[in-house]
Amino acid sequence: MQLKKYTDYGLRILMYLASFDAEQSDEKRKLATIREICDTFSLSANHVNKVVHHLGRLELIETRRGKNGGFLLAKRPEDISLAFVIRQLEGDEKWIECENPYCVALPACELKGIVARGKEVFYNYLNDYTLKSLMAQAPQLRQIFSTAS
Amino acid sequence: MQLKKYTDYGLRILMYLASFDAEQSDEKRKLATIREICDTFSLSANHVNKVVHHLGRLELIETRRGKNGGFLLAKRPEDISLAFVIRQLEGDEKWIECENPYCVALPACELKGIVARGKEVFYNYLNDYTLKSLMAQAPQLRQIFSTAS
DNA sequence: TTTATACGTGCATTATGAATGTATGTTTGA
DNA sequence: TCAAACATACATTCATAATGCACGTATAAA
Repeated sequence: MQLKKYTDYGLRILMYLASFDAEQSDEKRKLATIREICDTFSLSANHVNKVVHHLGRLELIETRRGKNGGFLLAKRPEDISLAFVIRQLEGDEKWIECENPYCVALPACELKGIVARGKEVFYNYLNDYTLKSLMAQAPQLRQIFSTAS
Repeated sequence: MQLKKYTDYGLRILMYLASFDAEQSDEKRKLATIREICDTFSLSANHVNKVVHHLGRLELIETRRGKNGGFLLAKRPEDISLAFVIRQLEGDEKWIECENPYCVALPACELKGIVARGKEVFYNYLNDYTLKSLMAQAPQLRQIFSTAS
């Protein structure tokens, strides 16, 4: 019972992007690259590659191919819900499986409903938080990211 | 992000025990055996063995060795909290790891706290449920268990 | 007191899926 | 045209859940 590193990496990437999501106009805004993220967090380029791609498909970031390409936040941090990000990156599977292996009690079992509602309670709690919530200590984060190799 | 089958099996075992936790005195009460559980749910004896042992250590069931041995609930179903059972069987690890691989943002990151509180929100929700909650359809369960090979 | 039947325990093996790696394609600005 | 960046498919490694096996220990009944 743990979030995947994949999800964790996704959140780190978003935090990195939010850390220099300053007042600049879209045209001047710095783009981040996968290489940069990998250097900062000491992660594998290939894995980050996939997460970035996924974030792009979710339209949380805008990716640009080609020379001088990269990616940036596609929305304001306060408009990026942690519940959405985690649910999407994590996948939305059931937290308990009654059919593998099949459980004879299934037709009369209350457990699946209780656990499913528990999952929703968790995501509902997360609904109160956004990427902005993760940036409460933005100045420190900026400093950390700028000095990390 | 899913409960372990180990946890699932533990809950199934408790439901099985609760299903014939009738009005009999302790002396007369039927004991369940691992074999019986395995036959009913089509599970591996070794795995069930370990879960039963764990439930015994948690003092949720009382196990009896030797001929005519077996095990039975050590508490009333309404006194067995699902939050407790799931937390114990599942293990109480953090839902997100900041140190493996180490995240440079750690000192200034809000995420760990948010997720940790989310986990507690989940278990707090589960606090409202007990083994008895799982037995709402007890008559059907009794019938299922008695006819399952 | 012997035996059969339970659970107890440690270790080995297998299966699954996350995590990571390799290779190549595609886009785009200089 | 080239180099830099993301896109995509597939292969491989690794962690650990899941399962299997062997043997130990306790206990009731023959």
